[in-house]
Amino acid sequence: MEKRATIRDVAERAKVSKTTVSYVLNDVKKVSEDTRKRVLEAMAELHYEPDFTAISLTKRKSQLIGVIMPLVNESIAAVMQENTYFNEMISAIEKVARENGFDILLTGLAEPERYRAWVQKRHLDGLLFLGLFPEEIYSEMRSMDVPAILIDTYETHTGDYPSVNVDDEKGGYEAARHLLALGHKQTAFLTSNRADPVERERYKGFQRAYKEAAVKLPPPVETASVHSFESGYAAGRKILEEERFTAVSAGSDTTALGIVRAVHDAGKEVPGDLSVTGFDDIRMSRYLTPALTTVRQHIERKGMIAAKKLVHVINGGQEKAEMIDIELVVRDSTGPAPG
Amino acid sequence: MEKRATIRDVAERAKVSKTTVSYVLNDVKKVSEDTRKRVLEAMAELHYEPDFTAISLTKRKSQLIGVIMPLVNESIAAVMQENTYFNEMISAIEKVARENGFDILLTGLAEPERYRAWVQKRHLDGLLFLGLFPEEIYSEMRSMDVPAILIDTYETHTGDYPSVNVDDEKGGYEAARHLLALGHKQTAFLTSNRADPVERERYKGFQRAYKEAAVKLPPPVETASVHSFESGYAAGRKILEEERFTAVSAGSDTTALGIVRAVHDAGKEVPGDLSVTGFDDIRMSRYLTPALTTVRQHIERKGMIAAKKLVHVINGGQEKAEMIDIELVVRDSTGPAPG
DNA sequence: TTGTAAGCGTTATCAG
DNA sequence: CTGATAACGCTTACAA
Repeated sequence: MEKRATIRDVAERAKVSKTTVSYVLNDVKKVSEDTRKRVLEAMAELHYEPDFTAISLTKRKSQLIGVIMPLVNESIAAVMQENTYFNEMISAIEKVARENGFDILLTGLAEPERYRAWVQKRHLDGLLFLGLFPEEIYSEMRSMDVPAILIDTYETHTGDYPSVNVDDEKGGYEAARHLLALGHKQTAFLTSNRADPVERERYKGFQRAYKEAAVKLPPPVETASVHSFESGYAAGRKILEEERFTAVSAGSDTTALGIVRAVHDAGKEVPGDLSVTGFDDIRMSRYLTPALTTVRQHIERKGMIAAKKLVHVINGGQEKAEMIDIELVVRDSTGPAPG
Repeated sequence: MEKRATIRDVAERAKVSKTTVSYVLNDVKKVSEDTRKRVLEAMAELHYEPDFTAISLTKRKSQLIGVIMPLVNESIAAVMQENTYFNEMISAIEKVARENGFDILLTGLAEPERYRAWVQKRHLDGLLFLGLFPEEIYSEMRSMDVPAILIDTYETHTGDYPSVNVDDEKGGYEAARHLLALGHKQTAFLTSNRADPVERERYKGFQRAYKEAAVKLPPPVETASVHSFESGYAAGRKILEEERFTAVSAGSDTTALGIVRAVHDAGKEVPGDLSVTGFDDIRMSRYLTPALTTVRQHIERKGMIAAKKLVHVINGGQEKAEMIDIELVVRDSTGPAPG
């Protein structure tokens, strides 16, 4: 194994000092066109590649972006395996990162104090938070002066980091309007945590639509999680048992899938016996049978926008919050209310 | 922002030299129990965390594992978004990596020469290849002496790196036997690339089963990709048009999903008009309607085994290839041949 | 325009 | 058992 070339090798070959090489590397100061060319040649001949690790040590920059995911059972595996929303998000982030010379590091961290350690250990240049985390984490990060962009969070909770999210209130509103137009009055709104701002906004939209239509909205139905198939399945069974609802609005497409399955397992039909709306519009949703009526989040776009903002802030720019448009996508899992 | 503590701060506080601190940090040499305790205390008080970047520079170890993914259109996004197989894989890898103090770096690289640069730039400790890549990449990596484990590849192609894969031949065989038992003689075996060893093995198994049953197997049906929904959909249409087949065997669950959808869009039924088998058993497959009959790859287990092997090799161990068992999972997308 | 030398936080070599 | 001191590969005042 030929030893890899260092800046020193390049310098010797080009008969200049390491400093000069560094200058042309960083496009800094004025290097005579002549030496510059010599250096460039030497670099090419030696297949020289700068060592990020060394650069990281001096510049305190790593070209590394940390992506922080929600954690289930000490691992990000559960959430990544269940809900492809996160995968679509991550792949979009990775794309923008790569285009800008960054690599991404995935993690889900349990204790807040580990965040500081992680950022320091790796000299992380910036952070992308997927979802809402305990407030102390944001203030920790602030105190370290590390840039961050928050995805799917409302700013009131975030210690002032810019957020990229979606108009959840509108999403809830549109879903409800659609269901109302189909004649559904007894609609179950699934919720796992009424304190979560995302869920709350969606519910607000839901209420607004029902109010406008002067229809009384039944109380929300509690569920363990809005991200898992299992909790959707359980909620589906519960809803069928109550024999009261003609429609249900889920917090994610994954949950909606669970509901659909529960309906089938009970020998009933979607949308014949129960209309179902999802949320997210993950890739899969258009492929299913019945294809899911859902609220499209533009996941990929959201991820790309957030990543671009982060890169911009890392490079010294300013960014502010952005809310991405959202829209209802009507497909086959919703139909007219029976009767 | 309080400046972070370095090894020097710890040394001063404990009234020892940096060297000594380093010793206790690395559990090396014999440090008197007394000083050791003092150092530990100082570390705790200062919330000291060793700087991976600096360590990486001296030790040429980064605690970083590179995960190399197949690339579509210069980006890993396409494959991550379409086929959740990769996500389940990655999350399993991430879990093992974290447990062993490693972070993972995702990439898909276009030109082989970039691999060397990437490994060097980041001082990567090891590599995990997902799928088959051009041979020159493996020899490049060999020449750099970087440990690697290959997933879903057969060793003949890999320049001797240990591989972790699945008994594809058996998978094809089991799927074919199941279909034969249901009376399907006209079965379409979908293939995108007859040179790919994975596809070839599966087809071999398929042939074996048909031979044993003394049934003539129709020639395979070509498709653009065995990983995308779209190509499954297209293949589904083609197969229906031919009006010859009563069953089809897809190369992934994602493709199978596309086929199912094509059947529905044609006003027909699965499995009534066409039986469909998938491959992989991704999470989603058990949730669908009809739930997919498929060959289970134990994706998570495969990922964990590969990651563990890699960690072992990185730590100086030896590893050899391993083939993981595979099994047919019969669900609702297959049924008796009509007539 | 180019070079010298110190420094980033850590480990490794070699003395004491 | 402990400590100087020189690396690791690169950047950055400061000189020349």
